[in-house]
Amino acid sequence: MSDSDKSVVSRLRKLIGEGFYPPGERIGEVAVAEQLGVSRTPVRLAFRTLEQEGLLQRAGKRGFMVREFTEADVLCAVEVRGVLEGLAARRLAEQGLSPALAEELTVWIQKGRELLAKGYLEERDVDVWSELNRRFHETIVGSAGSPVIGDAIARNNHLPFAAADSIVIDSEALDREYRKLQLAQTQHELVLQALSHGEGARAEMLMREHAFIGLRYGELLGLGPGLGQPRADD
Amino acid sequence: MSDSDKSVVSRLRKLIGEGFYPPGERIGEVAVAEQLGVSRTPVRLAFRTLEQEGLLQRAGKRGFMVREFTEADVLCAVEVRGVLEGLAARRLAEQGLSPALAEELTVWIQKGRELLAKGYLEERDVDVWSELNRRFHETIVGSAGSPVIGDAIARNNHLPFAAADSIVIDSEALDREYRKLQLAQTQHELVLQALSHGEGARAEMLMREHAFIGLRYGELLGLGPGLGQPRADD
DNA sequence: AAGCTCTACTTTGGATCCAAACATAATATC
DNA sequence: GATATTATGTTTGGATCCAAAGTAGAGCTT
Repeated sequence: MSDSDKSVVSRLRKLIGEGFYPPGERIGEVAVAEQLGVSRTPVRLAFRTLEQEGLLQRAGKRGFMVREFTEADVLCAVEVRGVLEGLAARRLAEQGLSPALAEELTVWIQKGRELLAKGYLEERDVDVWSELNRRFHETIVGSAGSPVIGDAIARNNHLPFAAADSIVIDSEALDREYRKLQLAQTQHELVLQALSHGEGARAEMLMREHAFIGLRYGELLGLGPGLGQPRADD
Repeated sequence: MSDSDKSVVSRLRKLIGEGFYPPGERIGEVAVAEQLGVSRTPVRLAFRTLEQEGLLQRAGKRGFMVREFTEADVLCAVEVRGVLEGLAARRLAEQGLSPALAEELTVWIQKGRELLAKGYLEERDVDVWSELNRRFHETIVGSAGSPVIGDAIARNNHLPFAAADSIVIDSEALDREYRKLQLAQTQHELVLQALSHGEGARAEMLMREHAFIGLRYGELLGLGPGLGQPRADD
């Protein structure tokens, strides 16, 4: 994929995510091409990719429309990630956690501990957490014995809000987010514990529950509605 | 997607599945275009679709290569389908099975009963089973409250052997396949039972186990190796 | 006036052309 | 003789052209 091709897909993803192209509305190739300053060719290619990612869908006989996502869809996407990461964790527990892998996971756990040790959250901590969280999840999914699970998760993550690193939602209320990250950290540690002991079912369930942290734990901690803002990165 | 565009994706899928383009080998646009008798444009579009489906992957900086699947990948893809269909079943059980839906599922169960009632299997029964099996699964997945799960399963099903309707593998040994379908039928009935009673966890686990029927039950029934032949349909 | 049909316009799909990037091979220089 | 640089060839990506299919609108007919 050339740089600009990748860029077209990425920019379109962003624009769609931001609601620039309204959900349910038809999206034309020429309009997008002019908007992005490229010819129709890379747009046509990008549309195929975005169709497979689930952000676009066929509009009748001709062309595409922006897919609309309900709150139920978002919840479902989070659950899908939960069961898939749960599957990865269970397989990992069943095949036995190698010392090297335990080491690797402990690194990210330790980084999490250090991050939270000072008792509060700073602005720049958000990125650090996002990174270590991503690596922790990636390590588990990537070690499940086949790239198939990771692929399924990657495709699912294209849906808005579904990705694991969309946890931190409000950098204005870092004190309240702190408690959420504490919970996430504890869950990470419990997962590692279960993995180390070969407790497949427990690891699976912990991982499943962990998926909900960006969604349902807000209510619990008084952080407002369950759905946050879209993550800034892409 | 135009007819011929769809046809290019479909034909390429078939050719890749049949091993015409060897796994791990680079696949060029011009070569495929000439092979299929079209210009490069539809091939380029198809490559993007197949990349997202996971059948092709980027080969370094330039072009694509046919992805190779190990036995572990196939097993994993089956497990992925299992957890996803399990998720759908659990959600369905938790939200309560509507009378209309129970009716719908009963139709396919009943058709399965009728198919197996005569005590043996005929050649033409294979298609009938394939159809009712597909409808049974589709109905459950499609009623899970969000198309997200179905999409994830659909994407997963593009991988060879992963689809639910790749159960019937040997139309030469119909007498042995009969026992397998009997088991599948029983599992269908148990799933419906669990769904009707709102037994979410049980429905989920039954559905998960059911996913293995095309893979692991062969050994059990003395049907030879766990992996069958690719399904003929597309 | 309503419905049907024909036409004109819009939009997408396929083919081709051109440019750019990567790879390979050959030649020149150290 | 080996290495580096250049030149050529191969392949992909982007733009444009043309054709086909769909849609909408207007005009004609009943």
